[in-house]
Amino acid sequence: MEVETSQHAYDPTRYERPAVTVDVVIFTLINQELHVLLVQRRHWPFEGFWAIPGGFINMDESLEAAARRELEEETGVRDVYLEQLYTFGDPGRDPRMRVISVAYIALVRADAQKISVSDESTDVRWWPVRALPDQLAFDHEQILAYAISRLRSKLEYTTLAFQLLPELFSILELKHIYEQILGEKLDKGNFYRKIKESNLLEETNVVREGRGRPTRLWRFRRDRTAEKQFVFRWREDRIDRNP
Amino acid sequence: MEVETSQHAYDPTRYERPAVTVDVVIFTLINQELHVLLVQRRHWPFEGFWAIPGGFINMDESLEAAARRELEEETGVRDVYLEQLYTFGDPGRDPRMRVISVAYIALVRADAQKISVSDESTDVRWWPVRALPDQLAFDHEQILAYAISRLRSKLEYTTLAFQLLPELFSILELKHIYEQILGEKLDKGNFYRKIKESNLLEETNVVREGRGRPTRLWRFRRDRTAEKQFVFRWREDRIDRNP
DNA sequence: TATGATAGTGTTGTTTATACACTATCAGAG
DNA sequence: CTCTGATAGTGTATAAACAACACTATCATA
Repeated sequence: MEVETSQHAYDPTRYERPAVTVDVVIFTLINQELHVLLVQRRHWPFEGFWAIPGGFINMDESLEAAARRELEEETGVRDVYLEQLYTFGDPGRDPRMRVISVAYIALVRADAQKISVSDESTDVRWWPVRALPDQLAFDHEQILAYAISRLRSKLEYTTLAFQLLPELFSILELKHIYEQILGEKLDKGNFYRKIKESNLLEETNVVREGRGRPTRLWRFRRDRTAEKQFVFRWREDRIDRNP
Repeated sequence: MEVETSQHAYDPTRYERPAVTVDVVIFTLINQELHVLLVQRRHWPFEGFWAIPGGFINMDESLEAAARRELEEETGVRDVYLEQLYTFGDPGRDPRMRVISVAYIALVRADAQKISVSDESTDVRWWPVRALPDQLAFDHEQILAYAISRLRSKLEYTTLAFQLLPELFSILELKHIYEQILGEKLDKGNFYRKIKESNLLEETNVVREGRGRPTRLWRFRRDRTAEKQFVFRWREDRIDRNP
């Protein structure tokens, strides 16, 4: 609940309030590799350190709206997948004051991600998750590690991977994402079967020419209603636990 | 991150702050049935409605510490399983002011739960989850529904069920909990095998006499280190999603 | 026309899940 | 004393899912 579990009516002056921010861990795929957006801090504390983008919530917006606003400010991208990750609120995680951070995960499509963040900018950058900065500001290493772990585990039993792909893609590109995020090689044949049987994809007549046999492109079938859930694979060691 | 993603140093007066509370959904087993603890409100708003216990965080305690404090205030119980559920923060969810609520789930052992909450008390009560009050205060119906759904899904791939049982129990009591929470009958033979093979239980020489053949009691093996994770079953329709 | 690269299918053995029949041990009724 | 019902626990046949890997197909280019 809130407020007066005891007998007294609420007195707003009785409680000091922490600051509340929303941090958004933004993932995208660049050259088939998973990247995350970080910003470099310009002031004390953690000056010069890289940090997960975020900011204060406004009093009239929901947490998710705040996350979407933050996301758009950083990347200019709207209409992405967004999910609440966890709320971090240890005292002392920010030396200036008590800050409660509600962390979100965002997945940005590969074809939309170039829009706003240029490679030349020195204070906002996409980092490959396999080669992150040594140290991040605040407790952001912990947040980021948890975000990656959540992404991994959810990938296996949701259609989350499609959020990272462009509108049209080949099945082997999809397999590549799975391999990227899960960090292991998958069998081509079994992958084909599993995806095809899931009925998750819609065949298009678009074909991409390349070195070998032309590649048929597919699109994620969004119209399915009340369908069986897609489960790529169950892995007991990928259980989402609290950080 | 926090604070000044823009160029300006932080000015504490620039932002109005929401109130932050911690709500704890406390589950226990009474007569083999899953119950949840609710408190009845005595003041506006939602006077007379039942609500999930909770309260403001102190400025010097972590979120989890606040949840433990709240839990102890309500039940007098320490040393229980506690897990962060989700953070609810829509504007208008509390008519008095902007409140961000970090919700937690707590599992209280069956043998410890009688301690503090008496059945006669009119404003604090254990409610069976199968017969909850029609309406709850604030958005607490949503919070409770999500808590139950999370409990169901986690039961299947964690050892969470043991947190609800007393020190010693029979395998068929454990099966009963699974049936309670999952809401379906399980095969006796298959359940035995699965639990025994998991090596999760330690045989005791305690036996309980009853109507039929004496019942051997078991205890949860806490000493296992780096062992294989226990997965009771994978069910694709029990995926934990945001509320 | 050979080669390599991509696309896609078949086959088979192993593991896991499920359904359900079966045996075992005890208390109390008749 | 033995029958019945209640609890405890095991065996087993079948089906479904998974993993490994061999195989075929189509195209560009050397």
